[in-house]
Amino acid sequence: MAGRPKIYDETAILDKAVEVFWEKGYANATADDLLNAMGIGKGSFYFAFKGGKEELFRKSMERVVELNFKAIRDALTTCADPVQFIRDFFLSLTGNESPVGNKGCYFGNALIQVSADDAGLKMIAAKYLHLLEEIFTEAVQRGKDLGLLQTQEPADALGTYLVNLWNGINVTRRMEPDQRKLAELVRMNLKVLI
Amino acid sequence: MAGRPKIYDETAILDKAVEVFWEKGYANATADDLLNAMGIGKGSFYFAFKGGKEELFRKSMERVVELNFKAIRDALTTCADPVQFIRDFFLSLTGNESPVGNKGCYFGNALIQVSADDAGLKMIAAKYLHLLEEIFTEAVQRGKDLGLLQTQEPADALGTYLVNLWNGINVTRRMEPDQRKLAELVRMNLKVLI
DNA sequence: TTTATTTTGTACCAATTAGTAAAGTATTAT
DNA sequence: ATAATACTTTACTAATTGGTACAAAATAAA
Repeated sequence: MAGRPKIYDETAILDKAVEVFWEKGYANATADDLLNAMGIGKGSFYFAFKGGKEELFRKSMERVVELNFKAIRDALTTCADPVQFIRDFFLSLTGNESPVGNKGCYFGNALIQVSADDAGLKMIAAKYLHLLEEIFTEAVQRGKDLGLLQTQEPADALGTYLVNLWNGINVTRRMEPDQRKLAELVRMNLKVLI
Repeated sequence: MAGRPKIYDETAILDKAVEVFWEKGYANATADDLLNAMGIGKGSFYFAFKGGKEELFRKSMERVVELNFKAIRDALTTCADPVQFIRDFFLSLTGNESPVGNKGCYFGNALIQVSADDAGLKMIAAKYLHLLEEIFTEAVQRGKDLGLLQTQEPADALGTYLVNLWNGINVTRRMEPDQRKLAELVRMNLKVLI
């Protein structure tokens, strides 16, 4: 294992790239933007990410999954009331302290920002949104198993419902600054969880 | 009113621009893409649209409103059953014959694709989404007036609900190819219209 | 210390970008 | 006809794009 050591931390610069992509969008983020934020030179960058911007984005998506989805899934599978957790989660999206701010969903954004000839990236983004859907479905199923839900709707249909709500809110947030309206919107949607 | 006449039809080339923006997204649509599709030279383009790509997009949004929203609003204010119209409208989004295909909502896309320093465009896109919300609200109010709806939810809250459903579906469609799941999703959401 | 290996910095490049300049063309009004 | 106006064509530019080439540097193993 010889050779010159890296002078940067892989995950640290990935996190910086995530920030840039999330803030500016995939198409608008230039290589310069990314390199500046990451604080590494072109040589290092193209050495570490031979696939350039596309590979960087792919890895940044993995990072976002690892950083966000894993924690949510763990919380949902261990907490006492997964249904209330979901309610709180969606209500938190309507406030200033929203975990994603006004930047929307990393993967929903990708689906809409990535050009058609980068079909690979779109597929990956879709796959991760399906993972989120699955997480919701599991939580709902657990809620049913715990006797917290009486609804006759199947868990997976509710998972689809919730991921669609997630997708909607992340767009609607950008057109609707009135947080009370957003909260009311979420409350109305959460009536499916009975 | 002297001067050389235009060799093209203003609205015809706007329609072409709409096609390109819708297909490729605002950020990915280059001036060349647009000029080729519109079939005019750079000179003509920058003469007709002094503001360049940004002005073109602004006018293309107006065109989309005129071409789509006006018709929907008219239909909704004159048809016998506006509630059923809305149901059919949303269900139509889940099929192959969807009016927007997989290209999503022109304005929702804009909110996510336009870079932060084009704040003006984002505001306009948001404004038009609010117009759509208003159209839904009016339809719901009319449904109530006609005795077609018994729900206690206020019309404007339902308008917000429907525009959020619209926003969600247009993202979810891109991650979910299964049209039955989409249709089931819409059906579940339309239960608010009782 | 030498050598092999891995990483970095710098300089460069070809292509593409949005946009401009200006000369020329087609029309209407006088 | 001629002048004024409105539009088009072409050629150009300056900046930025993503990406490459390669020599230099930093380390581990021999």
